[in-house]
Amino acid sequence: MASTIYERIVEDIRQKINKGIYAPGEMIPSENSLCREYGASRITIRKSLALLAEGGFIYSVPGKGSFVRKPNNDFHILHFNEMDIIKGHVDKIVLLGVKIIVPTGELIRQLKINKNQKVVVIRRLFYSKKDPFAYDVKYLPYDKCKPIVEEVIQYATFPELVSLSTPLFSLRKELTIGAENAQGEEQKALKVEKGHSLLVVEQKLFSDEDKPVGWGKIYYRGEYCHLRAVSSFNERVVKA
Amino acid sequence: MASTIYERIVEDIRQKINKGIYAPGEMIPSENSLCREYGASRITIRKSLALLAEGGFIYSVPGKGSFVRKPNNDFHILHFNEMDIIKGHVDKIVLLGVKIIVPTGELIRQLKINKNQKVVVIRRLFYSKKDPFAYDVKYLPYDKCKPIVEEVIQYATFPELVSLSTPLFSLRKELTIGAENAQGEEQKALKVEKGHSLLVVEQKLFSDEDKPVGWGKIYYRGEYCHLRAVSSFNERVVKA
DNA sequence: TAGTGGTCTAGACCACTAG
DNA sequence: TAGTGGTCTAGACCACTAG
Repeated sequence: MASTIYERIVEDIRQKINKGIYAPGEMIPSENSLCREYGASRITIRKSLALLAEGGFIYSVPGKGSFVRKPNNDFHILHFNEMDIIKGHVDKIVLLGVKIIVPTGELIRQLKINKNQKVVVIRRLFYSKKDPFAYDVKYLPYDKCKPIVEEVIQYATFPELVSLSTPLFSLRKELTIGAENAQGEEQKALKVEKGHSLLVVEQKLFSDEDKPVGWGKIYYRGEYCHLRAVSSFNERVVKA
Repeated sequence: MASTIYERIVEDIRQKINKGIYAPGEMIPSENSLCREYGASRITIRKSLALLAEGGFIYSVPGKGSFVRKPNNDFHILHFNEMDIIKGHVDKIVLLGVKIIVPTGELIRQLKINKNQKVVVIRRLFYSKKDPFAYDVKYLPYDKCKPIVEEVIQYATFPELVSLSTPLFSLRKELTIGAENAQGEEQKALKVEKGHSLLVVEQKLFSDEDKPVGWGKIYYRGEYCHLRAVSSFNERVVKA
């Protein structure tokens, strides 16, 4: 049972939306009407409406009113972290190598750097028992002032690696998830036959000013790894 | 430039967090201190803090104070919709068939039904130009009262299919994303060689009471389809 | 006991909408 | 012009925390 006035109001309106009493696209009563209906102050009503808006149930249009949002079940929360995904069955991480290289065309494009900007390449292999099951390659613009400490690199997530130059709070990340048949360096590293199905997660990190600060791919043996996501609809209101 | 008082306060505190003036785990000044510091009322300060909390920057502990959250770059927003993903290059959807079957063991487990509960199976094939590139199978508990209209089924998303029995607002969805080598019915339907890498998205839908109301898998030819996700950190505050 | 965040009220002014 | 949501204020009481 909700213990506050605004929680009771949220629950009541949420149920009216669910039952279709307030239908998608339609206007719900004005704040002043709701004040009278629930015998609450406008601030309390507004607190309830703010929660409903956060939960994706309604939206407000100044000068007009609050409207029921059309349900959108497309949004999902994906919890991804190259260390976590394998939690429970990662036994060993091997740092295959750290190199400083002249950027390839692909790297110049991805990291938006010029030819003279050297790049750090980090290659790692994740093991479950004795089998390698994930091969990870990351590229970072090389900065002479930033020391490369192998012990740190070995166990770091991508955001942690770039955090030396960019505060974690302002980091933006883009993931691209796909499936590929194993070939080239990843096939050799993972010791799978050619064509083995791999789940590939490409990560691209941006600084506060939207400058790329890291790019990389991680290749998981398909049978070892799945990503899980849950629809985010009304997530927040349910929590409240 | 922020036009309201609370937006200016949010921006100021956000920068202090970014610069490390307010460090992760540490307490920020109390609401009353902030009232004095910014010359604003407590409600305005609280509005700012609420936005910062929504954005994941801080959290509050009653009786103690507000604290800077440790950065978490693991959360991502994934926009998934079996129709949208292929937007731009889907030319045809073929409804391969709609059948009513006695549930297999797997279906009994997934949908938490008993042996006597029949199940509707829907199979579709998505084409780009002349090539099939996605094979979709969905299972729904069969309900005699709900008519099966083929024209509706052909173009519906999974939530739309179950919306006949469950309001869309209360729907919860779980996705499991993986990579598999093509085999069996999906290999035949997609007309790819055996072992071809497929991106597989499993969808499971739950009603308000957490009862499974749909289960299915969609198999994408790896070279045709990628899922994109972006880190959700401070998404909301940036918008504001 | 002093201080903290959480809840709630009454009241004011604003820009905007729509008849 | 009447009504709407957005912003902001001053003030009150509460349960909880920590010395």
